[in-house]
Amino acid sequence: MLRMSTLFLRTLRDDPADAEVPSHRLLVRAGYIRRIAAGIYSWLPLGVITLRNVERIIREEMDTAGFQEVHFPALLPREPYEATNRWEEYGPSLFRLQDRKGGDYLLGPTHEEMFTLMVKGEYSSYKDLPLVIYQIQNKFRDEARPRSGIIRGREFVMKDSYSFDLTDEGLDISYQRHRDAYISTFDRLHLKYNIVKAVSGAMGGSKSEEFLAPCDTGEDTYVLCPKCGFAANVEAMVTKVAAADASKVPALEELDTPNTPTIDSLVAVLNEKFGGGYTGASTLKNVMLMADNKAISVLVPGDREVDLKRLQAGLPGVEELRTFEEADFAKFPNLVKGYIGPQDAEKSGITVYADPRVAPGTSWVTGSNKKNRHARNVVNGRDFTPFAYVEAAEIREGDACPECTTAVVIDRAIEIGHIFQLGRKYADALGLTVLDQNGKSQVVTMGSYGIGVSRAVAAIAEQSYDEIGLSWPLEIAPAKVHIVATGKEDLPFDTALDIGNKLEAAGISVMLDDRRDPSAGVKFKDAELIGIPIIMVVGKSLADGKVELRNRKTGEKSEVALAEAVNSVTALIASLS
RNA sequence: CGGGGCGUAGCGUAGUGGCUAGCGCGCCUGCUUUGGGAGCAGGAGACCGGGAGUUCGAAUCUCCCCGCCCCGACCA
Repeated sequence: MLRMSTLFLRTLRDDPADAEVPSHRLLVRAGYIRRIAAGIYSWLPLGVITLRNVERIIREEMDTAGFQEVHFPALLPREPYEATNRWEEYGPSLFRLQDRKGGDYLLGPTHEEMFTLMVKGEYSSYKDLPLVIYQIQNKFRDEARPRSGIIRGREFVMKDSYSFDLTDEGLDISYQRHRDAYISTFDRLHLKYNIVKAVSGAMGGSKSEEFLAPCDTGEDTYVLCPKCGFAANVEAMVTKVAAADASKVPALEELDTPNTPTIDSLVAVLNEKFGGGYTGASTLKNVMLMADNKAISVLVPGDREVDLKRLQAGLPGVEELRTFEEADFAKFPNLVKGYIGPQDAEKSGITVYADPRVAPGTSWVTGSNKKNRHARNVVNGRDFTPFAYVEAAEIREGDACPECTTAVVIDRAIEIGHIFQLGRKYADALGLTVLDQNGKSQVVTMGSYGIGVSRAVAAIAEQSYDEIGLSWPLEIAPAKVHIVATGKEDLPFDTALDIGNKLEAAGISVMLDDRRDPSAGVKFKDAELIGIPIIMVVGKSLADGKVELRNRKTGEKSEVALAEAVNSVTALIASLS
C-alpha cells in the first residue's frame, strides 16, 4: 500500500515554467518525473510504478506471443557499429565515449547489430528459425532538439524486438505476428491509435507501419481517410491521378508574360489575357533541386509546394537533397529563373521528375525558358516527357484517398510503435547465415519492431488528462484505488487503513492518503492531480456508516455502506476494465 | 544547426545602477482550524546560471561562456 504520509512525493501547485505539453506539465506537477537535463528525466516513485505497469503489460503481451526476452548493455563497443557503417552514419545523434585506454564506445541508440551478433553466436541452422527476441532497455540518442518532456528524450525506455527468418515468406509471418501482438498491447494500454503506412527510410527493407496515437501535441503528421480508414504517414501517402486525353489540346503556344516570375503574378496576367479561368493549379512549377550534387527538376502543380521529405522518400539512395541556391543557377546559364519549363530540360543536362498530379496527357501553363515568356497548352507526353514520376507535392487536407478517393483529413499524433521488415541488410553486414536443408549457407532475413515505453506513458497521459489533472486507465495507474481519509478524529484514518488492507488482500492496489495535517481540500486536489481512477473518501459520511466512491474520469460520486466498501470497489473495477 | 524567448530559495515570480534582494506556494515551531489548495504568530532557506569588465556602487550595464524552453531543420 502506498501511504502518502511517508510516500516520497511532493506535488506542485503551480505549473512548472519549462513544461508546455500537458503530459510533461502534469507528470512534473503530480510528482511522477523531474527534469535532470534537456531530454533527460528522473522517475519518482509514482512514475516508476506507472512506467513499470506499462512495461509489465508490454512484457506480458510479448511473452504471450512467444517472443523471448534478452538484455543487452547500453554501453557498447564501436566495432559492431563500424561493421554496419552506423558509427559514421548515425552522426552527431550517437553518444560516443572512450574508456581509459582510449577505446571507442557508444551508448546504444538501437540494437540491431547486437541482436544480429547474438543470434550469430548461438545459431547456425535453419531448424532454429524462426526466432523472435526482445528487450526492454534504455536507449540514448543525442537528439538535435529534445522536446515535450518524455515524448522525445535523449535517454528513453524502449522495447525493441527482432525477428529472424530464413525466407521472405517467413518474415511476412513474423511481421504479422508482431503486428497482432502490438494491437493487443496498445489495446491493453488503452491507447487510441492508428496503424499507418510508413516508408522504411534509411533502415532499408520493404514493409513498414507505424502505430500513431492521435493527439494535438504529437509531432508526427499523417493522413487519414474518414471513410475507408486508409492511414498513411505523409511520406507514404500516394497520389492517384488518371492519365488525361490530350488529343484535343491545341498546339503549344508561347506567350509574352513580362514581369511574371511568380505563380501569382503569372495567373493574374493569364486571366487578364484570356478572360479568367486560370488558377495556380493551371500552372506547372519547375522546382530546381540538388540531389547529391546532381541537378534535378521536379514538376508540381503551381499551387503546391514541394515537400522535400516526401520527395526524398521517393528517391532511394539520395542522401542530400536541397533546393537550388544562387551558385547552382550560375552553373546552369540556360535556366531563366522564374521562367523555367520542362520542354528542353534535357538539353541543359537536368533530369526531370514529375509529381503524379502532373499525369500523362495533362496540359499546363509553364515557363518557356526565355525571359518574360511562358507557354500554354504544354502537354505531358507531347511537349515534354518526365524521366520518372515521384511523389513530391505537399499533401493537403481534402486530397483524395488513394483507396476510395474520399477527401482525407490530416491529423497529428505521437509515434508509439514502429514495425518494419529490415530484410538482410544487417545479417549481410555482420555475416549472420544459417545452413539450409541442402547444407547451403543462407543469409537470414530480419524484422525490427519497437515500442517507446516511456513515450507510451506520455502518450497515455496526453490522451487521458483533463483540466484538473491526470486520469489513468486502471491497469496503468500507480494504484487502482486512492483512499482519502479526512477529519481530525482517528476513526476515519483507522477505517481507511482497514479498508485499504482488505482491498490489498483482495489483490487491489491502494494508495492511502493518511496525512493528518493537510485539509480535505488539499487531499482532494492531490488525488485529482495524481489521477488514480477510483477515489474513495472516508470522512464525513462515516457518521452514517458510509464511504464515498468517486470515478476520477467521469466525476460520478456514490455513497456505499462501509460493509460494502470492498465489494463496491470490486464491482466498480469490473465495470472499468 | 537557424530563428525567438528565458535563467533570482524546492516550485511560481517581483525587482532596468543606490539601504539588509521582495512576494506567493511549499518547508519548520506554536496556537486555532479540518469536505474543496485554512487563519494568526514566529522561523529556516538565495554567493540573483558562471566568468571577465565598466562603476564609488551591479541581480540590474557590456563582453564571453554555460544551461533551459518554444518554432523550424533533423529524428533507426
